[in-house]
Amino acid sequence: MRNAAARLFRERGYASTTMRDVAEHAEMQAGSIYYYYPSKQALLHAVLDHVITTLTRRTLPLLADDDSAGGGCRFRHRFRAAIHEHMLTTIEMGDYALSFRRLVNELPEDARQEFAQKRSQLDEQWAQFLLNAARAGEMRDDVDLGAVRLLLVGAANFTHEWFNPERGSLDSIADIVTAMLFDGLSPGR
Amino acid sequence: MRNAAARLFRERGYASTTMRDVAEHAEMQAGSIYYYYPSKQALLHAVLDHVITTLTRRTLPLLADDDSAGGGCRFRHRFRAAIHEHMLTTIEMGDYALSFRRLVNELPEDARQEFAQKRSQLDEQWAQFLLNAARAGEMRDDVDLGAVRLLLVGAANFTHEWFNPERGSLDSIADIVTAMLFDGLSPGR
DNA sequence: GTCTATATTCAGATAGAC
DNA sequence: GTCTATCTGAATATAGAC
Repeated sequence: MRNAAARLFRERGYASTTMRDVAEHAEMQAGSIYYYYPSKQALLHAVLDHVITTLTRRTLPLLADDDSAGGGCRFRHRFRAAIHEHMLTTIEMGDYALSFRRLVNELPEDARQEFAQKRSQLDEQWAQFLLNAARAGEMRDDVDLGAVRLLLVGAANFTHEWFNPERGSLDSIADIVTAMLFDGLSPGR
Repeated sequence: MRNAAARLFRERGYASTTMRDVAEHAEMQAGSIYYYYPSKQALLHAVLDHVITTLTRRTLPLLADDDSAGGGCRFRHRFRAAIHEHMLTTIEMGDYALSFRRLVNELPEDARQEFAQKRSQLDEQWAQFLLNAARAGEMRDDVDLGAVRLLLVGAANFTHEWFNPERGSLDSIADIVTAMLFDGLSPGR
């Protein structure tokens, strides 16, 4: 039922998705949904909560400091792994991820703030990661790392809208992002 | 009135913005809106059309081929100018840009396709630009340029959600994006 | 072109049987 | 837990005066 809601929210938006639509796709009657969710807003809330929670659970550990890796390219490898997981998660949860991006503002202020807070956990971990990379000398320290982070996460957040496994692997995209961050795409690098 | 709508659509989403809300912010009565727009959907359509049209009008010329520049860094400079204009436009039209990203799917299929077509004009120009850069030897030609384009546009499309002139200029962000594309951010480049 | 007042539609939510 | 039937409120949209 939550899956059906996520899909319809993504396809038709929030206003034009009715509880009857959701019920139909979940093979129920409209009234039955209210046994699980007290309102349409609560259903949306459940959809959005699911994706932000999953994304955080899967990505945080990869960003967290971990000395075991060692070696000169520690940050590069960790970056690649984390951004790959970030993209993979949003792609796998496509309906949820897109619903999140588009529909957070359909919820009242308190719910938005709740999600903003959950999201900031992840943001902070990314910020810390980049800061550590710069301190370790694996990244220039004369650039605004906040802007770098937001550009990277922005790019990654979009992938699920255009990624097509038939046109290229996710690995190759993670490679490109990593290359752009560290090396750039000029020839001979 | 259209400005008021864009702002409310961004702030509250589509479903929770009523025609009365829009009217109030436009200092009218709800009924009067229907003199200009036959429906709430038509009002949304006008908002979305405004931003995609403006963005195309402002960005396309900067991407278009132009031999007058000459010199070795032609593509680099043109890229920087175009991505700067793209970000500047979406920032200046923040309410509109965010409404577009979030609310396209609240419209029926035919309207979505209309916008998808307008958008693809711009996409194609970006694609052509990157292809020319690669052919001219200013960019590696062994990467998926389609993915590069989508990553870059994705990053740029997000800026208006977090850009804060008090924390750094848009010029510096355009510099970072340009540096990432061509040079990467490893030290000593 | 803008207003007031109102019609109409429709979707979210509820009650109560099973 | 799921159904049917229904209520109810709210918001889009309309009509007609000014």
